[in-house]
Amino acid sequence: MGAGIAGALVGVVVGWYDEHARDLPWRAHDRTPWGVLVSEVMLQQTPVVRVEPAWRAWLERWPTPADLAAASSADVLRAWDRLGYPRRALRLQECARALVERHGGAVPDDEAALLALPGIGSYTAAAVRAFAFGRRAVVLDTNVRRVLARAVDGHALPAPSQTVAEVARAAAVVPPDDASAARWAQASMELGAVVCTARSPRCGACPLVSSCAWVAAGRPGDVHAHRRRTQGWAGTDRQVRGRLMALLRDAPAPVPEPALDDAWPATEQRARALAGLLADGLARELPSADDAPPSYALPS
DNA sequence: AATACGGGGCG
DNA sequence: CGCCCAGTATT
Repeated sequence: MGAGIAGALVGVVVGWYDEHARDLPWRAHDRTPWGVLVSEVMLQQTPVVRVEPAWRAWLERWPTPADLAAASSADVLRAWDRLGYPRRALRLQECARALVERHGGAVPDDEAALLALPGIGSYTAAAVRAFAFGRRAVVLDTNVRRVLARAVDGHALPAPSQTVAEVARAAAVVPPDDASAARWAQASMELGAVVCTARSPRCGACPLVSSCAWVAAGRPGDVHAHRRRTQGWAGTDRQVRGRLMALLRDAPAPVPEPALDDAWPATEQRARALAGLLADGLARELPSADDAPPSYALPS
């Protein structure tokens, strides 16, 4: 793919974005880098529609890293509610504390400094750089991966796992200057999120339809379909952990062990899930009187 | 390179 | 009921 092709791709997608961008609160003019960072962590595997109200409440309650750093973990986990993967909430608070300790309570715009923060991986570090600071970054999420897989490679979906070569190819598409790179990041993600979707892409509304390699090939099926695995849910340890977490979240006081026992019938699996929560710092065991069963609560 | 890790909603 | 969602940390 030559620079000309990449340039045309970027121009078309950015032009489309200028007309069709969703009005999301973390894109508002008065957004802060902290607000952007919070949105990105919440959006790690949680859809926009569920993040939006949680993000508003979160930023109203903890408008700065220092505010979140000073909160109790129990409050943080309750505010996280059912966004899923509650370890993210704990890491976000650890991140806030690291920002206070290492960066004077501010979000850094340096790639290495961002990557060193808890819960911030390569995607989120790049997203914060681009969206909060307007800096050049290779923002490669599931949406951008899919857009490039289709438009450039002619594949229905990207490979199950991201490869070094794929990152290099994505980097080659990113314009050299900060402002254009940041706009491409925003625009390519948006296109994947609202038009070039995984399930039923709206090719009729896509600005790339006339140049898309996948459309040109007749929209062939997913070549990786045979080796994609489905992460189970019903009856898994993760469902049990979720049950126990919901109990602890919603309880006004420490929950006695017998109450947890009622949450899941399989003793061994329940014990394994509880041990996992304790190990992850999502729950704590309270001291109890002799001969009394222990109680459990969210961490303080 | 694989796995664990929530929870909900849609086709 | 399988699949997908602005991924990260660990093995």
